[in-house]
Amino acid sequence: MSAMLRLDAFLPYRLSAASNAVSKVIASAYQRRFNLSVPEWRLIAVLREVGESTQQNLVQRTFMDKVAVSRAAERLVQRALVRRTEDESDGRARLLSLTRKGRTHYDAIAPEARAYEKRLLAALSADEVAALHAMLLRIQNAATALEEAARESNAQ
Amino acid sequence: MSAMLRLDAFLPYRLSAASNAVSKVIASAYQRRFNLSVPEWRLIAVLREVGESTQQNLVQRTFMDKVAVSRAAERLVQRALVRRTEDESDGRARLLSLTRKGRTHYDAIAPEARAYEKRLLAALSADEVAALHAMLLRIQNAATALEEAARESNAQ
DNA sequence: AACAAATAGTTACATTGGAAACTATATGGT
DNA sequence: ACCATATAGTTTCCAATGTAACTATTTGTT
Repeated sequence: MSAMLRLDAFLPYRLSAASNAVSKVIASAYQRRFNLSVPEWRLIAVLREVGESTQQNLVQRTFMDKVAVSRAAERLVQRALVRRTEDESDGRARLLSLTRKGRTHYDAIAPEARAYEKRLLAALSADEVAALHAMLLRIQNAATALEEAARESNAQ
Repeated sequence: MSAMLRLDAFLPYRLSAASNAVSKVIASAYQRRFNLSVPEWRLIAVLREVGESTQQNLVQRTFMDKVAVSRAAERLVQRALVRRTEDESDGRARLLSLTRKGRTHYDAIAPEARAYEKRLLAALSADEVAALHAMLLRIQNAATALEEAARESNAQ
């Protein structure tokens, strides 16, 4: 019995279970209320923050895949929430930014998003929340470091 | 600017980013080393714990969908890691349990799984880990409660 | 006993998400 | 200046995952 591992005390499982439960409720709220997918909402949130950005930059900031960014961007452009322009200094790149309509959308969504977050975190103190965020970041970094290591030992 | 929300300080995003990073590295390890998907590994872990179980019971314990359980079970039966028998007391149900081969597999995987967990949590103290687990559980519960509430207000 | 409603599990269909291949442009070395 | 290599983004293809519909069996109500 040396090897016993309880699934529900196993970090990757706990993390995935919590994340799935949260994603599910959040995603369905965005869908129902604003007809936005989570990736779409993420682009809007970052664009509101940074103003104007290449897709590549959005990839880095959101940790989303470039394909996901491309698809979300396309849909947002179609819905006129985002404007896509040429990048003068690099012919391959496209610059994305929110339209007025996109900003209005953001302004409607953000308070609701925060209200959801508040309800999810209702059982935690401010200190706990801060500690949680820091731990999640450290774990994410450890995971990406592990991944790099695995990749290298594979490529060798 | 009242509405500003920084994506990277937003819990659902932090959680999903951490969970994705961890899942990715874990899933590829299971795949490469044991040719198992995460759902398959979860069934094995729970079956090792409980010995024998209906699929329905596995659904409750893993929070996986019954379709996911059905599919993972099928594949494990094909690979002779799991045995599926009729339930005498309920003609609809199937009882799953590990074969000897399944137990052997488990015994090979569990230490590696724990080693991964250890590396992911290397930056955290034991107290922090305990706090993290507790918080993740509370958040998961809050999310499922929110979901129920949403469902009811929809059905009304 | 008979039938409506619920439950275990499977099958079929649609959606999502990721990897690989591809196009276009840029960069660095010779 | 030229070519090999790298990068931004898109398209194509495929595997994973969820939803809805279905089958078989059970349970509860009359």
